[in-house]
Amino acid sequence: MVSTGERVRRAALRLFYAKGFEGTGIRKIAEQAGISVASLYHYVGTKEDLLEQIMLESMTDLLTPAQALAGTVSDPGERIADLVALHVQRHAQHRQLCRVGDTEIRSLSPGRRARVMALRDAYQAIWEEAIASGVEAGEITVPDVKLATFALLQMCTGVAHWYTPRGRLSLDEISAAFVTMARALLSSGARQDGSPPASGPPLRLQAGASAP
Amino acid sequence: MVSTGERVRRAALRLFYAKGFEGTGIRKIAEQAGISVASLYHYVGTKEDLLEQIMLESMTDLLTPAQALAGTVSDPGERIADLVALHVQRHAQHRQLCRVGDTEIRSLSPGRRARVMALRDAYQAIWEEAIASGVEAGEITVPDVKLATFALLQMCTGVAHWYTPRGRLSLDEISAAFVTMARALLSSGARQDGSPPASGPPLRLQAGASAP
Amino acid sequence: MVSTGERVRRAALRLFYAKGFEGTGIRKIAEQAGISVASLYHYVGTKEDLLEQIMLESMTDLLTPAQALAGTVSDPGERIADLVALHVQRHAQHRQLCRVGDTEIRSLSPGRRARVMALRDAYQAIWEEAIASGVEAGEITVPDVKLATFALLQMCTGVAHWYTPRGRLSLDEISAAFVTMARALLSSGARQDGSPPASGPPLRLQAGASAP
Amino acid sequence: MVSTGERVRRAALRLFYAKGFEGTGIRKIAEQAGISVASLYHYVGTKEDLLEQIMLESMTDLLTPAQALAGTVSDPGERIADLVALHVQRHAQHRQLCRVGDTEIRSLSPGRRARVMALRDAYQAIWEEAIASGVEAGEITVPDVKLATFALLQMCTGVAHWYTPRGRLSLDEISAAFVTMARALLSSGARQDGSPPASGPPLRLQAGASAP
DNA sequence: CATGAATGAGTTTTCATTCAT
DNA sequence: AATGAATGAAAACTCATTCAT
Repeated sequence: MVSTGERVRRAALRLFYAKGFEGTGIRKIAEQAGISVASLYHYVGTKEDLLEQIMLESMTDLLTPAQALAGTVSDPGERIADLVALHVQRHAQHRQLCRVGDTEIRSLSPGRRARVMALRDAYQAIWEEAIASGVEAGEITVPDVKLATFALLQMCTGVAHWYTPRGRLSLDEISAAFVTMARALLSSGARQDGSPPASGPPLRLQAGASAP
Repeated sequence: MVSTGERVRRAALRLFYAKGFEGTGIRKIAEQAGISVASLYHYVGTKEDLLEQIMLESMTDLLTPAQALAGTVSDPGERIADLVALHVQRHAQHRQLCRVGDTEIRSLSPGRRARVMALRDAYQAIWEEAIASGVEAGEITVPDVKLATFALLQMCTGVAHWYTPRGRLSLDEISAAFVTMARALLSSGARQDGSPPASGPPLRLQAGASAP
Repeated sequence: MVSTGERVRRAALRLFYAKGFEGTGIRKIAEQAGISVASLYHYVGTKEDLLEQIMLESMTDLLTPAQALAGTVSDPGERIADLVALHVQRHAQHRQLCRVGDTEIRSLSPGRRARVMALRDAYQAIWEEAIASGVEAGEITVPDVKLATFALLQMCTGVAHWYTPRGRLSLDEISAAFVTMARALLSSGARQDGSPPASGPPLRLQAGASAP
Repeated sequence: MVSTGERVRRAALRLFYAKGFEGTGIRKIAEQAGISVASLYHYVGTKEDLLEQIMLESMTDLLTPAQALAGTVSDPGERIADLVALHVQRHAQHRQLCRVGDTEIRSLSPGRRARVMALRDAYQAIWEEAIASGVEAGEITVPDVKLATFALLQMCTGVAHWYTPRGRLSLDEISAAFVTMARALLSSGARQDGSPPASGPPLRLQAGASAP
């Protein structure tokens, strides 16, 4: 059914997820794809090509629906709720792809890394903009827009760490719960010292480490 | 001033943080510690020993103050707020140690992994218990105790990804903001379907993947 | 003419014979086989695999004709004489294989060692049975069956230590001489204290040290 | 009780016996002697010094009583019987020393090897001379003096491979049995082709491989 | 006497990749 | 399309030995 190239991609994803990019050898990939090592190079360039392709897919599959959503749902509160649901559901249903996407950026060489980070930043910007709009509209109150963005993203990303389809709660329940928690968080009020919620210059992040 | 052994440990930590355990060679560690590869083995057993030692320290340095705190602060809401502040501050001030501790478990062999996970589980249990107590006391309302624990932990862990001492906000500001957001999240109310907040059997997690 | 794999095997045998297994590096093996070290691993699993393969061949090439012989020659005296001739000739003509087979067992890990020792024990059993039968038939008289077996085997094994095709005596002469000496030894009479030749429980040998 | 130096020597002997010279590390020797690696070098020069010392002792302890014996027992048959008893008893009671002495010559560098081989050759010469004298006196008949010497030596050397003090037979019984078998072998008669027993030029042995 | 510290050269094995067939 | 053969470079780790203290 599945093409050989696709079998290779899946084997690589499975292994990158389980052992990490550096911890995975191409021999193991070839073995799990059921072909010889030499044949593997018919379908893929280098090991890093494989990773980049996976990373790009990971980011795109998140960014595209997020963009669609951002262009459709006008109410900021609704928009961020939908983003949470989307993020949670993808991270639950595509654990491997999402975690590799979140984790293995450091293994990419600068050029490729930049390409992937551009997508990630675009994705993050959608979240941040939604929150910022909500704050402007008075619908959302948080101590700091950027901080809330990071907190929310990270919190939802965690789902990929522990979700299993056979758990106590259904994915719909989990998703709903995260939306509820996110909504509460986004009504946490301004900074306790009374200063207005910031939307100013970003936190200066360490290189290559924008919150996944 | 610093002992050679300590220099080795620090070099290893720095590199594991930057490149990951699998991506780090002992040659680089030795080089950064300013000794020969052979000398390195005078201070360290194996590369994995080095990792385990770091991981145990990472977990212990979090667990010990958390336990102290749990034994001291009786009010659940206060307790979880203090846990949040502790977690955020450590993850900001010991980025490297914390991120390696959160990330590299998969590189440990089963026996060592078990030892580290025991500490991690104990730490998580403290959080969960605080939240569960708050729910019982009516002080906290969340859709699900376990879910809230994971969400909160993950959200605070993220700080290690982006914090830098030269950022726009001071660590105290960040810490306070996270406490605020956490408090809001913990008042998010019960599940939307009206069912009581669960404290029942845990989510069945995938093996070795309890939320960091 | 010879396949690369075979060249590797021969180089290994030559070196194990000359320097011992522990004294031989894979670099030297690769060098003598005319390939790179990495290529060597295309043909061989580990260095120990190479040794085991050689050891098994060594034992099999002795055991198989011995079994054939045991099933054919019914007269015990004749049978043991044929065994002596076989043993001497193989140890002369395949010095390297035989000596490595006799010497390097200790370098095998337990599992592999057991496999090789099973063959060796089977071979020894053929000798012992031949002698025991001869004693029963009154054709052979020795102080002790087991002792005579060990003595005879060891005496013939020694040929591999000194035989050279350019020596004073031809292999046929040597072989005949050993048969003569063996026959004499097997008529040495019972124990001097008059007790009957033993065929009872074996000498308790030290572990892993049955006479080669 | 035992001096440190002696403890080192014994540890080395035990390990050389069990794993061979090449298979033994000085760290293991130091460890088994209960001192540090650096301290070991206070008592011993190099690892090879240790081996040579052991080898020389091994040969001397055999050669000295053999020489005494050769100067005392005039009857060739008696002399060879006593040599057999001596060889068997030493190889049983000093298994480790004897086997290392027989096995590890190849690990010595040329100069040291020559020194050890000189002793070994002297020892062998005593055997050969005893047999040759017996042949001249008509007391002994063998197909070939040299061959008989090698066969006899090798047969007795084997005792070190399997002897254990807790075996079925006492050392005295074993020794007596070997004397019996040796005597029989030494009456095996001349070569079957009727040619006179040789005492001529030696077999041309391969380098460094005179029968142990 | 004794040893912790140090190391250059060595060990076996695996790496990602290429290429002729 | 597929692969057996090949490899230089690197992996983690051990070696026997020296030396300042």
